[in-house]
Amino acid sequence: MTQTAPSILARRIQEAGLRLTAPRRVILQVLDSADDHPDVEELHRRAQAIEPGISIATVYRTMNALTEHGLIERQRFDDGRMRYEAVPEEHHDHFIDVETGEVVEFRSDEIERLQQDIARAHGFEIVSHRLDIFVRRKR
Amino acid sequence: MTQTAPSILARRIQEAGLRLTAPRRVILQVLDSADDHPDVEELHRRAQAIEPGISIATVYRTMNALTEHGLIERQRFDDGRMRYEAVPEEHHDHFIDVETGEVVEFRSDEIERLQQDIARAHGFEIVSHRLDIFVRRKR
DNA sequence: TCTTTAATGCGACTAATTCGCAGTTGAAAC
DNA sequence: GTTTCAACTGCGAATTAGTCGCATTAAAGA
Repeated sequence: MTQTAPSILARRIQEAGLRLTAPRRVILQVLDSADDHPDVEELHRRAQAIEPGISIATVYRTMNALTEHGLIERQRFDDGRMRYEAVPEEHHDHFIDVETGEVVEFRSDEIERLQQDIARAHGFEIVSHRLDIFVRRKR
Repeated sequence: MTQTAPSILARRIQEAGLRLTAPRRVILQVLDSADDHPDVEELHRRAQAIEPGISIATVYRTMNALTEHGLIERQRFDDGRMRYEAVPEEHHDHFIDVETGEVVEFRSDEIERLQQDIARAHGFEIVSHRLDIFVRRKR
């Protein structure tokens, strides 16, 4: 039987006390090989391509479980759909190309620091934040 | 007849070639006196309080028209609902109190400038951006 | 192998928003 | 002031993204 290379997430899902089922194995494989920010419909499409019969409800439930256990990160971009990405080593923000929809990650320690300063000045402590910069490629 | 003070938006809506109808007059009045970030349901509730019978579909359509003509600004917060605010004189970002849901506006020229620098370094030009900082009040 | 209970697929449901349509009404033209 | 007509309205039905209940299946520990 052609056994696919075990997903990096596979062990983490079991460590989290979740069951490693057949549909999940497929979804994890999809997530592992994704380097973009797919929405549920796209994940479902990719999972179906590997193994037809996987229900979209299962994709939703699996993504919720992964999110709740901190194994994946969920974002809602302005189109209103939930999108997912691997939990980043380090926090980052996003450039979103308004023409192509492409998402590029970046990080600025200086911006992070400024946010801390401003929040402190307002008497707040930061829980999290999110910066999306909508851009167009210069030419 | 008790005629309310004409909305600031009322003239702008006509300049934009849109009709100033009775339901719109009410909605504009609500918008003028709002200093928060209401969603459509809330706008509808407030409009109903002034003039019952206004349909929520009309609120949706009016807000879309206003947004398309740049008379109001629309944002989708993480709960998935659309929220609205007057077009700001100057761009600002948001603190969102995770405990109360309160939204506080702020602005940092330094952050704005840094964003420009980083975008330029990536070969992008900025179309717009959005920064939400989720906070908790320090005590 | 047995048992327990989480996970699955299905279809029905919900919430936010849009749309089709027939009737109404601003406001420009008479 | 009246006429005209497309823009606007209210209604309810449709759409979209996501959730849920339920009967069934299947991980995985004993």
